Amino acid sequence: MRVSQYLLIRVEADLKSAGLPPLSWYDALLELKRAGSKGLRPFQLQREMLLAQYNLSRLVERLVKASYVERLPSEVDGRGQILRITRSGRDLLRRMWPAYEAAIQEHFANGLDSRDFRELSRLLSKIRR
Amino acid sequence: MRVSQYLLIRVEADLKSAGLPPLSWYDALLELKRAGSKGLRPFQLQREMLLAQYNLSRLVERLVKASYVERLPSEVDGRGQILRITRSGRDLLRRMWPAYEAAIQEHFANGLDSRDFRELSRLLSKIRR
DNA sequence: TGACAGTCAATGCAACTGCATTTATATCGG
DNA sequence: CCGATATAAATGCAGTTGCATTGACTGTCA
Repeated sequence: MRVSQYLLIRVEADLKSAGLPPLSWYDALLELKRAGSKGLRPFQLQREMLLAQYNLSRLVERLVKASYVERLPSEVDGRGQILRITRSGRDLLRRMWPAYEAAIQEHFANGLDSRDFRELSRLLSKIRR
Repeated sequence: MRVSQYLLIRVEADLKSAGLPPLSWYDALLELKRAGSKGLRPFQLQREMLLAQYNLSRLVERLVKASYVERLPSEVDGRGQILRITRSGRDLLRRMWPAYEAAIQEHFANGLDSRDFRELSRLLSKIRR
């Protein structure tokens, strides 16, 4: 827990000092980019991101307001909506990645070799089954 | 990051459903218990816990208000104070541990063997150098 | 000594999160 | 088809966190 907290603090600080939004924006936009033109329903995004329902709702609200994401009504479910990344959302991803990558390299990857990565990944995935 | 977030959510939920305070209270009290009768200065506790200064200040405020911690003026530094766990603070630690232990067992330890623990610990400590 | 820079801790305000509930729609059993 | 139950998403309110600043004191150095 301490290590992950440390990493999060470092990465968030690096993003902020580069004038970029928080990591959660990157996370959400990345999922939406991967979903492509079909977009994602909020509840799908929620499960990917391990966010509480109301937190996702508000994160989306901010992303929409900043016009990185657009909301479309769902054709198949009157309660629901479809979230789709916009052109400027994709642009934000591109602008954030260099800072994010550098932070990962500096704070996380530095000192681990590729065998370590595989082993760490294996162990962590044993925890969440 | 996802795994640690998942663990945190689970453990916090288990504590809450047992009617217990959040993990950060446990963490702080445990550090103070370890410090013994000499107590700790807030800035020392802050560094142990990786909390921002203002967050520690407010966490302590709550712990004092709930009388799990007492504040004493520092003899050697007029700006500072000494934090000491109270009897009921120690009691809270004892009451929280069974739920915390069970949560660790269920969500984290389950499925890892002792070789895994050593290896995971080795890898994580390589990250924070 | 006494200006000045540095450190310890608290705090006002804005943003975010947690909790409970609400609104709207869907699904299911009879 | 209807009522009951379930799911999707939003929201009011209280509590917490982030940010910037402040107040109080310490240590340094001319």
